[in-house]
Amino acid sequence: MKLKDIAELANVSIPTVSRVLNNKEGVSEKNRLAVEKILSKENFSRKNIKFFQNSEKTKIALILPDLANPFFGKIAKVVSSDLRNLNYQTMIFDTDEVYENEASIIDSIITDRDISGVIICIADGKKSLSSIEKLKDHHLPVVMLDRELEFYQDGIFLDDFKAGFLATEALIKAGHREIGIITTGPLDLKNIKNRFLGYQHALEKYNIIPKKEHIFSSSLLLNEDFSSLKKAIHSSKSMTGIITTNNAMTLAVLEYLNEENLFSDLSIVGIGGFDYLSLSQSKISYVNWSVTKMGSAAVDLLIKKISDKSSYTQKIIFEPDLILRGSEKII
Amino acid sequence: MKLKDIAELANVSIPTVSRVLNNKEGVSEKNRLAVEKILSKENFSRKNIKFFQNSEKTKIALILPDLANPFFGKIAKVVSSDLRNLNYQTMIFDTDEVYENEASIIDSIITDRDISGVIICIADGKKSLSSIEKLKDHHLPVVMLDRELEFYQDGIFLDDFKAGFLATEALIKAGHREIGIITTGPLDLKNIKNRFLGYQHALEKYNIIPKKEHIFSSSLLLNEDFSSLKKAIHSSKSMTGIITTNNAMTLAVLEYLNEENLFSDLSIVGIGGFDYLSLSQSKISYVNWSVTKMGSAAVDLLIKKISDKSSYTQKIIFEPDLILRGSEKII
DNA sequence: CTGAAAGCGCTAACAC
DNA sequence: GTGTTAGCGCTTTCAG
Repeated sequence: MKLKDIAELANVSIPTVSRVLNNKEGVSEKNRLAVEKILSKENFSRKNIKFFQNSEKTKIALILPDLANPFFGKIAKVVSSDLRNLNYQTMIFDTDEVYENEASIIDSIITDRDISGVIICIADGKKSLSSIEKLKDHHLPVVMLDRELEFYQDGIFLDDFKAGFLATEALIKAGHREIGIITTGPLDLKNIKNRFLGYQHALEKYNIIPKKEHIFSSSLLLNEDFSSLKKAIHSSKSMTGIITTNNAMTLAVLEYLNEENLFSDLSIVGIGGFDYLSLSQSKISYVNWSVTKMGSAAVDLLIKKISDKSSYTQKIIFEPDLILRGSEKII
Repeated sequence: MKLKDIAELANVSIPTVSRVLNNKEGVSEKNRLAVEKILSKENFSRKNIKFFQNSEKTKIALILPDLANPFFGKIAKVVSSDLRNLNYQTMIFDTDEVYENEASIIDSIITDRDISGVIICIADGKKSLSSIEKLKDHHLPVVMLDRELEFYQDGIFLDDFKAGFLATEALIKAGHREIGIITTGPLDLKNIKNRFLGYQHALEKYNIIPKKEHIFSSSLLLNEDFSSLKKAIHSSKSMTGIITTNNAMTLAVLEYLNEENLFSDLSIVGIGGFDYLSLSQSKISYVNWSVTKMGSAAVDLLIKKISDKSSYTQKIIFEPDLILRGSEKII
């Protein structure tokens, strides 16, 4: 599909199509709609340029916040592999959890325009809305993965509230009453926020009064300096159990317990399992879900959006499971 | 730099430059050399196309074999971050340790031609030579990282022989004489091969006769099924120590020891540390090196090659360190 | 083997 | 707002 074809189908001139594609001013609403109607049915890509047609494979961008975290590494793996089987090529980008980096990546995806679709795990629960909007403005199919926006969820997510609830309830059922939680400070990410709300709901349900001093804040990033978090936990002796809301935090707390040999003093239930948990002496319980299934679901949804570009949104929620391994018992 | 400029500098016509750039037939050796001489001094990129100039950032491809492995995840992270600071953008590709995937990625990098340089950790110690050659044929600066080819090493590597030697010597010095090693089967990758040679050299130096039944083979990939490896180790009771030649293997053996509660029966010295080792009850010793420094060095070298395209090769070798943590003692 | 000339798809300038 | 026209950088064709 080239500008000429689209122009003919929409009964407008080539420059008008160009203007719509580039979100430029000076197109009547009627013509803009006519062109967009064609665009939603047909696939347009810069591959039409003669000397680009050699490129056999359609490209998909996968935007992730932290490839050092094996959670995202696994996603990169399964998405690449699934797309490869469908004869697409995956380009992966790392935003380092910084919205500005994400914005710059998206700008270049748009201007270069040899990418036909985007799967994104957003860096910021608020600002990233404009990332998504920009992609949609430029007629690129987008699927969100794992992290959602307050007012826009089109993609594959986890039932984070349930995850927080299950983790907390597990500790309560084991007899704990003094239960802490580690979150990120500002709770900008809706999934961390929802895990926290699940925690609060569990406490409420079992008539436990939440304590401010049991709420800790930490980075989402692996390989950060967790010493202040460790110090904070150390000085809060009343807790008998703690919920960690992502795997970097789980790792930090496990390390702390290992260093100080405090495994019998504090029970952890993590949100998000990871392979390396099997190395730990303490068989901690955790709330788990299938990262690979989520990745595959994201690929399926994106392909559907690419082949049938009629605009619709779809929110698919995965349910987490509690993996009980016994260490959450009060000793 | 556009075709016109290059043509003027080389005293040829524009189509001739086009032919050289696309490795087409029908150019005299004299003209081809003249054009390539200019190309080696100047930077040519498809960004010259008017409607591509919006794209602010130069793009670099980073080709890695297994993003599920945090070793490569960390590399992806540091390379992205360093390049970002230099105002480049990093596109990451996962080959899944399969040469054919690598070849297809490289084909598209070449035909799309909006990428100005490549950092690659090759998938195959033999076949990947043609990957590198293809990139060089198309005038793309390439830096190899971590894995080398038999007859071509231009990039950043580890002294793998020393790594294998140090690991083995550590066990010998602790009193072990029955020392096994896990490698990949065919030893196609030179660095795994060199680690193995370091192992052999250490045995030889200390007058230990190597035993065939102490050599195990395994996958390099994390998240593989390691059950047959575990079974093989299980049935080889004479060993008191074992060398694991990458972190996936270390993880597999640690898991095995954890599952069977055999920590006191087998000492491990791993090649390649990873963060999650801190979770393990057994404080295993390992041979380590700075992944982040290697990544940064690769970026530095690539940038040098991009800005000064006179062709030269450079091999930078990082030295590994032995991290002794005491568990390699015979009990 | 070479380069002039024609052609590609796209964007930008400019009448209307 | 619109479509004509000119222009971009690149590739392909085609004489010589």
